[in-house]
Amino acid sequence: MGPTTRAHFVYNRRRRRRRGGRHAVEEASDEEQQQMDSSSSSSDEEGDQEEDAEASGEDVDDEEEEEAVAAEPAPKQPPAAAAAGEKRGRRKGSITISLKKVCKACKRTGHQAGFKGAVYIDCPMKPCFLCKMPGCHTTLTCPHRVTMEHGVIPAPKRNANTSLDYVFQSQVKGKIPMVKPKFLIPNQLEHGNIKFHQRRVTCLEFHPTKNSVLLSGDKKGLLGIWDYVKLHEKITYDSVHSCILNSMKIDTTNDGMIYTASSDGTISCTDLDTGIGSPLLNLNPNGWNGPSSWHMIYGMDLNTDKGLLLVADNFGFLYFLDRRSKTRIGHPILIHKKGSKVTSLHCNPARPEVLLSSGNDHYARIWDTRKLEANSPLASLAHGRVVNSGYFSPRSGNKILTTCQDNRIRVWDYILGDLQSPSREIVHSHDFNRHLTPFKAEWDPKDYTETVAVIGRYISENYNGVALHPIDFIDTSSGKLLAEVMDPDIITISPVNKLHPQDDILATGSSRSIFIWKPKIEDELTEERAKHDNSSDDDSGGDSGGKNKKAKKTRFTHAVKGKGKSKV
DNA sequence: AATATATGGGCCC
DNA sequence: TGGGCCCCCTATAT
Repeated sequence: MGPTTRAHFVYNRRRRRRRGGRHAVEEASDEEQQQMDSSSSSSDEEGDQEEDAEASGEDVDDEEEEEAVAAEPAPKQPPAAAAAGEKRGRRKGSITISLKKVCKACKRTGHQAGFKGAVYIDCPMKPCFLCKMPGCHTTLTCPHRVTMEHGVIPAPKRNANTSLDYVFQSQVKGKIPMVKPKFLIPNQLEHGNIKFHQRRVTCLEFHPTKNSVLLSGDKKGLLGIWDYVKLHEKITYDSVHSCILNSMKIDTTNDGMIYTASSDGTISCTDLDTGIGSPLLNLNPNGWNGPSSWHMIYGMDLNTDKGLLLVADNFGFLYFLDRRSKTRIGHPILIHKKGSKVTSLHCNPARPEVLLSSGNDHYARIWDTRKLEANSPLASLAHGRVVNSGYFSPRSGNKILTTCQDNRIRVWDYILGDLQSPSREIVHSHDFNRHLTPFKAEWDPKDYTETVAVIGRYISENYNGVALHPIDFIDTSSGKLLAEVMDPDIITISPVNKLHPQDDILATGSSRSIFIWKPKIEDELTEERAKHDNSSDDDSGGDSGGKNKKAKKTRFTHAVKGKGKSKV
C-alpha cells in the first residue's frame, strides 16, 4: 500500500476536460480512443499541460507507475454507464479507468477533500469554506472557527461609533439583561422525524392563535398542518400549489385562512379546515412558456394596517393586493434589479408602511410604501452576495437582520442611524446549495431585547464521532454563539427554523422531516435556573474554550440519551 | 453499496 | 444581456 490508490470511476466530460486525453487514452479501447481524440480540443491539451506543470516530479512518477499496473487487466465498461453515455450525446465516451485518487473539489492529486470520520477536510486549494477569505487556511484552521471552537464570531465592527450609537447602546444595554438564559433555549428534541412531506421542507410557521399548530410547506407545494400536542392530527393539502411553497402568512382578521406564496407564480388564500383555496394572484395566467417568462413568488408579507398583501416576484417587481377585494392595486414596481429574484419581504412591525426587501441583486432595501416608485428606496444595504432574507427586529422594528450567501449574518442596530455599513457582520456557515432551502436567520419573537437569532449551520461538527449540523442561537449584539442545538437523530442539514411566538419551542425543517424542540426536562431546568439566579452576570463575559468544550460534551450526552430512548 | 440526479446562482465569454 | 458551464461538507431513490 503506497500513497497511490486505485480509483474506478466513470469517465465523464468534465474530467476529460480537466485531465486531458492522456490518461484516458492509455486504457481506452480503439473505438473509444477515436471518440476521445475527435472530441478533445485545444483547451483539453492546455488543461493537461497545466496539470503536468503543477504536479511535483514525484507525483507524476507515482501516477505513471500506477497506471502501467492498472492497465494490465482489461478495463470493464459497465453497460448501464455506457448506455447512459450514449444518450448524453457529447458524453458518449463513458469508460472506466483507473488512476490515482484525485481531490473531488479541485481534481488535483496529492490531497483529498472529504470526510475523514466525522471531520470534513477541506481542499487546501480552495478559499476557506467558512469565511470565504483567500489565504492559507481552511475551515478547520479558520480564525472564525478556532477562536471560539465553533463557526461563529463577530467580524470587527466596521463603522466608528457615532454619538447616536453610544446613546442608543447605553439606553438599551443598561436596562435589560442581554441574552436569553440558556435554560430557555429549546435544545431537547420533543418530536422527531415527522415525515409527511415528500420533498424537503421549505417553510414553517406557527399558527398565531392555535398554540400548538405548526404549518409547513414543501418543495412540491404541499401544505401541512400539524398539531404537535395532539400528535395524530396531521393534515396535508396537495392541491394548493404545484411547486415550491415559499412563504406563508395567516390572516390576522380571520385566523382560519392562510396566504401562501409559491414558485408556481400564485398567491393562494386557503381555508385551513377544508383546504379549499382561491387564488389571490396568478402571475402565470398563460401557463408555461419557458423559464424566461415564468413568474415565481418568494417574498410575501401582510401590512395589517391597510389590509394589504405585499408580494414580490423573481423579476424584481413588487405587487400590492387588497386582502378583502382580492384585487391588485396599482402597477407592479421594480424594487430590485430587473430580472432578479426578490427573496424576501418584511413590513416593519412598528411602522407597517416601512418595507424591507431582499434580493438576488446583492441588496436589501428599505422602502416607504406610501410613496413608492422604482429607484426610490429609503436605503440600500449592500451585501457581498445574494441576500436570502432580511427582517426588522420583531418589536421595535429598529434593527435589521439579514442572511447573505457570503456566509455572513449582518446586523444594523438602528434603522434611523447610519446605514452605510452594517453594525456587525457575523461569519457563520450557511452556504447556498441548490439542493437546500436557503438559510434564513430569524429573530426570536419572544426576546424583547431583540438580540437572539436562530439559524441552521451548514458545516458539520464532530460530536463524539458523529458529524452533525447544529442549529445556532446567536447573540446578534456580539456575534457570540449562545447555543448550538443538535441531536444524533438529525443527520441532515436544518436550514428552516422557526421559533414559537409565545412558547419556548423551536420547529425545525430538515430535509423532509419536521422536528419540535423544547427546553430541557423539568428537574434539570430548575437546577439550571437556580444556577442562573445565583450568578447574575454570567453572560457578559466571553466563554473560554474549555468552558465551551464542556458544555458541548454535556449536550451531547443528553442527545445520546435521547437517541437511546427514541430508537429501537 | 455505489451512483444518478435534481437544480440555483455565479461567472465568463 | 444571454447562454453555457461549473460547483464545495446534499439527500434519496435505485
